[in-house]
Amino acid sequence: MDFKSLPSQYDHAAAQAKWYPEWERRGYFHAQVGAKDADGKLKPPFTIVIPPPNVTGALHLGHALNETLQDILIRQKRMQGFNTLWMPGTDHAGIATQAVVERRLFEEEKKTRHDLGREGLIDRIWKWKEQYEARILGQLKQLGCSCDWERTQFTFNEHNSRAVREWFFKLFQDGKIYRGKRLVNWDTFLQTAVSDDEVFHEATKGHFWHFKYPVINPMPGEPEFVTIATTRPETMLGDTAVAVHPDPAKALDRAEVELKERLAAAPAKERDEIQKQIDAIGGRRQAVLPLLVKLRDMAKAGRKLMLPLANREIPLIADEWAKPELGSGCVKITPAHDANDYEVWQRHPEIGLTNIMTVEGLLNDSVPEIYRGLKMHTKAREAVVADMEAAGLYNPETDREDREIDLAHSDRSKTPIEPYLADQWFVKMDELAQTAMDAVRDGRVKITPERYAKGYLDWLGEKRDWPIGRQLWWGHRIPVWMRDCDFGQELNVVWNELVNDPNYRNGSLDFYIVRNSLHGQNDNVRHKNTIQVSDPSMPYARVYVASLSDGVLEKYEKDFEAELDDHGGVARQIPMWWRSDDVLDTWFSSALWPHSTLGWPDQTPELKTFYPTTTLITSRDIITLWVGRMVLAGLYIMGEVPFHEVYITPKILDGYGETMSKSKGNGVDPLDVIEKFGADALRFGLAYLTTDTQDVKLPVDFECPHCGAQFPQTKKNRQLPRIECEKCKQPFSTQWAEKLEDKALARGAVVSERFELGRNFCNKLWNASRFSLINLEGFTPGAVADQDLLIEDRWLLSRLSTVTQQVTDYLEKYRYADAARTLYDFAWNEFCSFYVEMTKARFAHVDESLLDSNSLLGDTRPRDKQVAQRVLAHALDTLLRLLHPMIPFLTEEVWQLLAQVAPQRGLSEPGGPPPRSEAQTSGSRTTRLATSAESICVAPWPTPDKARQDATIEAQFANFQAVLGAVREIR
RNA sequence: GGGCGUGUAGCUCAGUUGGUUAGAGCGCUUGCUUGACAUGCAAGAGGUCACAGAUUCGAGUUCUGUCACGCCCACCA
Repeated sequence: MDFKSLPSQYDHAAAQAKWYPEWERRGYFHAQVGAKDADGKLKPPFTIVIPPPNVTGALHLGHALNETLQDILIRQKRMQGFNTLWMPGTDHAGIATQAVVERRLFEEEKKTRHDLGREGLIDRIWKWKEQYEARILGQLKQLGCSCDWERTQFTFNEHNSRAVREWFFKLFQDGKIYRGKRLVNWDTFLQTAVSDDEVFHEATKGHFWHFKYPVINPMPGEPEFVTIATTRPETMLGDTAVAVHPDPAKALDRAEVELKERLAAAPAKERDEIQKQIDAIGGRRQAVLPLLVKLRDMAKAGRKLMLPLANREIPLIADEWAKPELGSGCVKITPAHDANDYEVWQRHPEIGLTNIMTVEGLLNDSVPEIYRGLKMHTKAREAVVADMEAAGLYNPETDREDREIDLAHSDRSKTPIEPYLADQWFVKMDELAQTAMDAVRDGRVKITPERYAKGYLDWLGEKRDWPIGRQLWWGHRIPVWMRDCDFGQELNVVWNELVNDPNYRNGSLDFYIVRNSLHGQNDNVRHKNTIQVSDPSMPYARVYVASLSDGVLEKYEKDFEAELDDHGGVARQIPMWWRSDDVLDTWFSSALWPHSTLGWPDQTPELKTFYPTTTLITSRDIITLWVGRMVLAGLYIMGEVPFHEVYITPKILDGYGETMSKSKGNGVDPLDVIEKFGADALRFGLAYLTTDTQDVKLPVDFECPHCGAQFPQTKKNRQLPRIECEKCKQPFSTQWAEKLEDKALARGAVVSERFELGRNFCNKLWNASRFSLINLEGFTPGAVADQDLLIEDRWLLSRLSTVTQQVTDYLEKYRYADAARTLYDFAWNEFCSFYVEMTKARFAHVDESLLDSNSLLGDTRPRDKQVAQRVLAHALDTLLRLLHPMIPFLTEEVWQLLAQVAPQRGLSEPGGPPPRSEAQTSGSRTTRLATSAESICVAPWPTPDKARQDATIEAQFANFQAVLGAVREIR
């Protein structure tokens, strides 16, 4: 081939189109169980499971960063001879996906999910999923990711559904799952509970209302009213008590002590504020304390208050939740609509609890008729405030303060959250969380950078039970059937016979039954042996059947009922089984990802070979939600951690320092970047900015496809499907284009200097390669004796060895930026600017007579072209291999070209034979030359050539630019 | 309120265990169509390393405090 005809610019599109399909076709990415190396030894496994991207939308640069870092590791390890498996897949992302599809449905067709019904909506979501999954996987391929596509997984496919079921069943069986009433964050728009993580707080203007509740039959000397304060007046209809501190004097003292401690430690600017609070406590001793003491005594005496508007008697109770230093010192207790009040109720169950809200967020039938159907935080609030005023228990002039309130909103629907008491499924976290904490503490799981371990441990340390039910349609439906029954007192009998009867177990424990009292606050799902009727006078119970497969219940239903009948305890009131409508939290399935993708619950060869996986590379915001849960699930199910190391990537922020997200619309589509700069440039640029601590701001510009003008992406334009160029005023389309008319427009690229760095570097490499190829004409393979090397050869080989060592070490420690920068500097400044320049003296292009007169050049006189060719081929070869994980396409393209002119290359190998080598005799000593692998993907990772490392030469040449300058001057 | 992180050139960022004159890329200025590369080459301007104090022969780097910004968690009757 005539290398001179190679274009002077690297054609990234051509290389990508050519090599990716070829790699796939040759099966380089497919991990075989039991793969062996050339010597017949079993290759050690190296496994990464991809953090499955949500099918809510396309990937943005944040993902691209994450995937690139994984691919760099995988490619390097593949070259190092590991049996590498990179497991790809996507996440169904329950609530997020459903919310996106529902929103779209409403925007485009003005329909809600109820118009479509469960089946209809799920059908729509599947279509959405197919579309975006394809797009995501396509993006990954464009990026060059060497995933094992034959194993592509989806958290909601048939296999994973089975795994989820198995996992649920196991937890259920072990008594780790229970059903309880809990206050949840209720999204009244989506009508589902959302987890704390799906809630964001927004400061809004609100008020602080002071209401008076009348004391019933006050005795002489007692107050006629108790004053309470609230930011949510409408909840008073659900009050079941008013609390006062059991020892207000002591509580005040303690508050004062705490404030004084804080004062001592506080920075100067906060001191005034704290001092004021301390002074206020002193004032309260005079003004409020006597009243609180009196109220406390009244509480102890069992006195009652009249709850206005509802006209219910509610008790005055003593509870530490009431803070004497705040407000009036008394607090209303609304157990069903406030988390703290709920806890008060748990300490004082006798006060009862009243849920006043419907799932739509309206007042329900437990409130007086005139309030029913009013929206909680709007109409109901107005009505309550107005009526309290009318009742003379509230004066808008004196009893209302303005106040900023951090109002909780649902991240998905952007509507205010209502705390709501609902039946929920929970996983008991105490022991599970502990195992996951231990694994990190004792180093079985190592988190890098280390500081992220703290958040992980703190979060798990709270051991808060995990609410796993979501009132959604898109997701793994909870495999539990329920029925309310009346067992009389024979429950134990029924129970034992049932579980011991092989008919119901179908040879294995196919379904599992638990129950507990309908009347307890929690229906604890317990292990069979601990079941008991806690209150014999209340023999009703709800029976829960968890089943591994849908058919079981139907199959045995009749037998089961007959059996129950025989024991005298059949569901007389509600003779129906019903299945839980809830689906599981999406993290419940993601928690299984490392082993479910490898085949669990089946004991597959893959599971044996590749579990535990090696490394997890993910972003920091899911350390707790995902990483922690994978660890505990892995330990629980597999008895072993799911991965040994976790690397937390930096975050890519936009020009404003905000994280990229779909909802903000500031995500950059990697395909835009790839199209313009190439995947190699994108990958290198991303690796280059992956430093240990620092998040990275990436201001991006739009580039007009018509006139080439660039102007910044802003908050205003970043979500538009079409944009008008600021210069030529012509419109172009963006990644958000969906309408045909928009899509028809030319697509405006998104550009950033970061990618220019990568692109320029690639081009530099391409041209250095071009130079090498051109000058390797007439190359003959062969060993090079040390004495034949010129000083610059020795210097380059030394540097090459040093750089090889450094890059290998850096990648081992996830120091991608250091690896990238080392290679960048070496390739550009040392290889290109210096060594390549120096070899010109030995190739034919330079007038030798000029060089002869140059004393500085010394040994570098153009006397040995052959040695130069061999060193050059070897150095380029090594450099390509070092760069391949970051720059896969270009390196492959050059590798193949290099093989044409120098199929066998390498100097002698003092360090022993590399893989895929062959013996060759040269002179008196036997040396080995490396033969190039058929693809750089499977070429061996370079090893440092310690024998050729020479610190003295490197130091001498550290100032090589001065030398180069001198050479030029002489010429 | 608790925790973590970050302030270095116009912009985006490096700067290991303290040690010559604080670096890179982009941008800017000046000059180069020489045979790998104008996506390049050469030269140049540009920094009170957020601020204050301490330790030290010596501080961008260590310590204390202050200010600013970002993120996470908790809470706010």
